Amino acid sequence: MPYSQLLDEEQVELLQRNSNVVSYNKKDIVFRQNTRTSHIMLMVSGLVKIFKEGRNERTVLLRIATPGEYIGMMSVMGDQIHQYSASVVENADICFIDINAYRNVLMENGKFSLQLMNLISQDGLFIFNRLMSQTHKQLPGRIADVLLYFAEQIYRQPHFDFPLTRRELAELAGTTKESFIRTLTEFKNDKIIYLDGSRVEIISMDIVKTLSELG
Amino acid sequence: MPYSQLLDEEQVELLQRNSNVVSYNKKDIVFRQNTRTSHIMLMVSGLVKIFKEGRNERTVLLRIATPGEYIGMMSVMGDQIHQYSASVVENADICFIDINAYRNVLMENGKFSLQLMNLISQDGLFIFNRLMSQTHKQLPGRIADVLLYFAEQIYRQPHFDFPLTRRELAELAGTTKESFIRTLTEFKNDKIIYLDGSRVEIISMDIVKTLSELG
DNA sequence: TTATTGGGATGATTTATATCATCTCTCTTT
DNA sequence: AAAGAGAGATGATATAAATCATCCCAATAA
Repeated sequence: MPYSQLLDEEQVELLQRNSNVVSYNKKDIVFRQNTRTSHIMLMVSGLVKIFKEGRNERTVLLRIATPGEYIGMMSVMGDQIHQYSASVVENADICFIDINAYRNVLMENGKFSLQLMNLISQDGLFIFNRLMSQTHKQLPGRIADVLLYFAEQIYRQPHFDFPLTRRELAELAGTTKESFIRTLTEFKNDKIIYLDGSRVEIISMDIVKTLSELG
Repeated sequence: MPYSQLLDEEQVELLQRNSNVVSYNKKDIVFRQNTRTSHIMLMVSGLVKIFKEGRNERTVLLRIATPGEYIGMMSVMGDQIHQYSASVVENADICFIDINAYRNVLMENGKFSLQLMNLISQDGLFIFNRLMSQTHKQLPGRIADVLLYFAEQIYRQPHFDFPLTRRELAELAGTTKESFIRTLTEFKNDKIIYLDGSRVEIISMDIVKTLSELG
């Protein structure tokens, strides 16, 4: 269980005594927005999507959480109300840690505490940049961002299978299913990417990056 | 100097020895994005705008910092590179605190550390919500959000003077100067607000809130 | 004083993208 | 096997908001 290098044995043991791992299947909901936070959640395996559900039916996909990442941490440390929902994209094991045990460790281990603060900040800046992309780039730039997100952050290679439907990908890009499909097809026609169903191969990484930068 | 209730005398003294207050005039730049962070910055008085400058000349105004708030904290605790810029809207005094002294206090005071974590999280959630507003509401909703922001967060009363130009207000609403003016004029014509130059009085708070909620 | 610059305001025009409407195909479900 | 249901795809149309073009006015500079 990779908690942190900064914990001593006693602290690791304390957390372990107060943790348990839960297995989830694809499409399971892990938590819903507007519910109270109950535990610290740490991804052990699988993929989970973090999203905001709008009252007027518009949902926004914020990020895909991968193993080793916390989910819902900002809400746990913020106002204790989940600000977004999480559901499973690929069968996942999630480690639930008791909040009080965790807080006790934070209180007595300053370095661990600073590390977490760094993590929360990075997380905030990341979501911040994603939303900036959605707000202030136009479609090709946003689609390019989605491609780069999978290629660089999630799979760390230029070819991969989308783990999401076109609708979900559109939610990630801040657009509609139709517009997403259209733009992706253009990329395909322009030979920027190879595309077959959910299979993607980025042919010209340079162009994708340029599109992302130009917005 | 209101650091925190959670610090003991020694810690307050340590921070005081490592702080100094700097006065700024309107339009002064406090820090520029992409520069390295140097100090913890705490607003003592005045108003400062926090904004992201886009390479393609599109700037986004994220928030207005008021006395008692930290500025740039997420970047300091994140990757040590300012992710946005700050400039003065109304003459401001800002307390600069040495990062190392501050970190030392964080390390030895768990409660203070947790408090800051809470603050950073709240800050993240706030910016997150503001950007969500910009991305997924249409103009009237976004303009309503700007009105509510000043009325509720900044001035805490339904009548106030805009401290920003129309252009800046548009950047806060994620739109253009022209569209901002037009929509605000409509609000005026519809008797939702009273408007004269920078003077604003929200006549029907209910309608403004409804507009914000409907998006 | 007369230019010049920048903010505020409005109308006309353009455009990016959402919305609407189909159609096909593949899975489920019954 | 038939009938939905949902995903992907594509064309036609609508529309919100950006862009462009002025104009006025006040403040600042020459």
